[in-house]
Amino acid sequence: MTASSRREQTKIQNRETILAAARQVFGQLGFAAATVRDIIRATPLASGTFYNYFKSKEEVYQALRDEVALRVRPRLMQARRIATSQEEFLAASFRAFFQFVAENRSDTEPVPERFRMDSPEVLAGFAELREDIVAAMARGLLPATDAAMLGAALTGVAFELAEHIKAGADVEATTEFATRLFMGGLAALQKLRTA
Amino acid sequence: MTASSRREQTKIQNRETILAAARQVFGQLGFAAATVRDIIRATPLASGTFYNYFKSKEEVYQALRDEVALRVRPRLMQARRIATSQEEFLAASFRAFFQFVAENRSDTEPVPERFRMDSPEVLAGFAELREDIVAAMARGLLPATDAAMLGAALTGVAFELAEHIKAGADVEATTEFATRLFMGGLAALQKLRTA
Amino acid sequence: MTASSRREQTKIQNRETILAAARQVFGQLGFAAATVRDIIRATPLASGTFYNYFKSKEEVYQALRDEVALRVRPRLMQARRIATSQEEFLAASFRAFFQFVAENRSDTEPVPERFRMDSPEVLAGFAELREDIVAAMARGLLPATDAAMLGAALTGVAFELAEHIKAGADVEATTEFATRLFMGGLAALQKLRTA
Amino acid sequence: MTASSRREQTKIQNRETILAAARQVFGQLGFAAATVRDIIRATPLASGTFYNYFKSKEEVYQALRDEVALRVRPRLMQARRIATSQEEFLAASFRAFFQFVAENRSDTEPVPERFRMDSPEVLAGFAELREDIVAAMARGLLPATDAAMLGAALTGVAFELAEHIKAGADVEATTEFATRLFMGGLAALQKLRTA
DNA sequence: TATGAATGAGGCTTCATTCAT
DNA sequence: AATGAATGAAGCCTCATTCAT
Repeated sequence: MTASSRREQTKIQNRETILAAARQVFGQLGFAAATVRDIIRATPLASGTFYNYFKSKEEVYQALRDEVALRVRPRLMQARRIATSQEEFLAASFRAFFQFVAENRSDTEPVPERFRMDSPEVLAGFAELREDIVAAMARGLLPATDAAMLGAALTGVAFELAEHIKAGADVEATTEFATRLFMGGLAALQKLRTA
Repeated sequence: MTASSRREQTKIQNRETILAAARQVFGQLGFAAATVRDIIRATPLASGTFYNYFKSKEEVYQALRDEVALRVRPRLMQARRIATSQEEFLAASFRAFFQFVAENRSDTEPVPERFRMDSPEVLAGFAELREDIVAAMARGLLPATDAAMLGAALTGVAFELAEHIKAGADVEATTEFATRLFMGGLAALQKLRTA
Repeated sequence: MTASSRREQTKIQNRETILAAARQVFGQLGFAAATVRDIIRATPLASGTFYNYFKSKEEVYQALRDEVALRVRPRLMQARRIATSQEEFLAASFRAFFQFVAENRSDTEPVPERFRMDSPEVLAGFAELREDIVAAMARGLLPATDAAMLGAALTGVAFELAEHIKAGADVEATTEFATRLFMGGLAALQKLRTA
Repeated sequence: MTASSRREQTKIQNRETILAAARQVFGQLGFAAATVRDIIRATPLASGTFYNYFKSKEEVYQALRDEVALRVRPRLMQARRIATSQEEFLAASFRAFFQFVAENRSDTEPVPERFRMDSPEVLAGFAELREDIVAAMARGLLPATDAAMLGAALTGVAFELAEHIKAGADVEATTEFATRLFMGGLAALQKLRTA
């Protein structure tokens, strides 16, 4: 291992240290109340060091959201890609999301506020969902209905039930509920269209 | 008009002035970035006067949220109370909510973040919804299914579609979509239960 | 009782109300921490009313000190005037002072700081003491020694032992201790002079 | 001089700068009227820097008192320790104290209020005095009498005569007066005991 | 690159005081 | 004379950020 690569290791580690501290601090105080000082204090690093990695509280927050999105998106994409039926498409998506939330319960335990949905990565995740819905409609997996509204409805239900998961609800039962709801709902929306 | 009523008039007016300024400032900057100074500066009042009415940024923010909740809740309650069928229950609720959002579009135009859901008034609104769902289930208006999950699903869909309304979507079309989704969804959930 | 005299009654009462509140507030918080607001809040009166009676925190504080001095001074003067021997002069002075402190114990119970000694009334009280010492020396009641230093010593012992009285010490025992101390001390100082 | 010692030098210097400014400001305005801003303004430092050294006005004030106490206490202890007679014990103590006051006259020139006696360091100094009195009584240097009252009397006389020293009085003459007073006083108190 | 003290703008809030009622 | 809301100066303090080491 060369000197420079060891340095790069340290850099990556420091970045992770800061992100971990930020995760904890935002989780406990919420974005509004948290300060860069709080994050630094939850770290063995010096205040100046923070600015070698992030420009501001906003930037580290966004990095955190992006990181989350980057971890969920592949899972969701994978789940949707292997689906061969509407039920699989829905169930696999919800299950993947709820499982992720369950695994990361401790991160956000006190949850004083919702994650904001406006980071580029998160928005990309939603765009992805929309595209996949349109694609699924095209190949007959989902009935043809308003893709934007359907995306919103899926998102809303997923995030709201995620709160139940955070509070300890069972992943499978919640997945089944959501899947069943949309199975029936899509059937009804299809009839409307056809009629 | 008595002397005392003139004074009280001024007090009510000042409170409204501050609330209006807060509405504007929070709408433009979001809760995190907004400061009490920003609110005061958007007002002809002196800095100290703010503290005759509200103890902090948090308090005026909560007052704002409560005010919103107080305006929506009666409408939603009314909508649910007069419902004689499942479809009416759902359609009237969504319509009332979307209409309210449409009417107040300008309040929150730039929407940098969602309203937080943790004020007492808002929580009371959700408790109300839950109770009404249970009651509707009891009188056979809604099928017997998990009331907590159903409440969450309704809430999630309503808030997420509300973003569409804010962006200019049609109230009736959105209401119909949501209603249809839950009509079908509930039918499917009922079958599951019965099976 | 005429209307005007009733008014004057109220004025005197209000003044007393404010002074009583000030006594309590200064006793609990000390002069530095106490505010005019605190005094008003300990009163049924309105904030503006305070300014009909006193110009500032300083003024009401000084009024309080003067009031104390006005209550002690006659007692001390009386004690000194009737003294026919050195022992009587000392014992009566200390006893009068310690008794006053004991009677007003509750006023200043938490005593976070000493009373300042610079109000005109208090200074007048000390001037009086000095004069009486000089007079007593002249008529042979006290030995001829440095009157300024003797006054200071008497004052210091009196105020320091007053703390013991406030803490519950016995008036007679304390009086006897102080008297004996100065009886012996004056004898020694006299010898020095004479030698 | 290493890099770290240069920094530490600056820190020590800044602390001294602030303490010097505080000494001046408290001396001129008194504790109540002085503000942190006043202290900062009497300094070339920035407002925030103050808070790197002291948490509040109270803290810097206490640091000042402690500093004084820390300078006097060793002198007084030394004076009492080397005493082999009652007269030496008293004279050396008073002389040490009055000399210290004389040397630091300029610090407190305008003296708008007494030093408060409630800092841990000052209280420790009084506890020390009490212990030394008890010890001196045990080894027969001082007659057995009430140690608490005697401590109070010594303290009261010392502080009150210190005002004379501040005003320019002679250290030796004042020391002699006080010593003589207590020599005679203690003899009288002893007789009382024995009788 | 890491450090952490210094900076000073600007946050929140309280205060003494005024003044219309 | 009494009231109490309005005022805005000024207090205290924290903050993000810089920069010498």
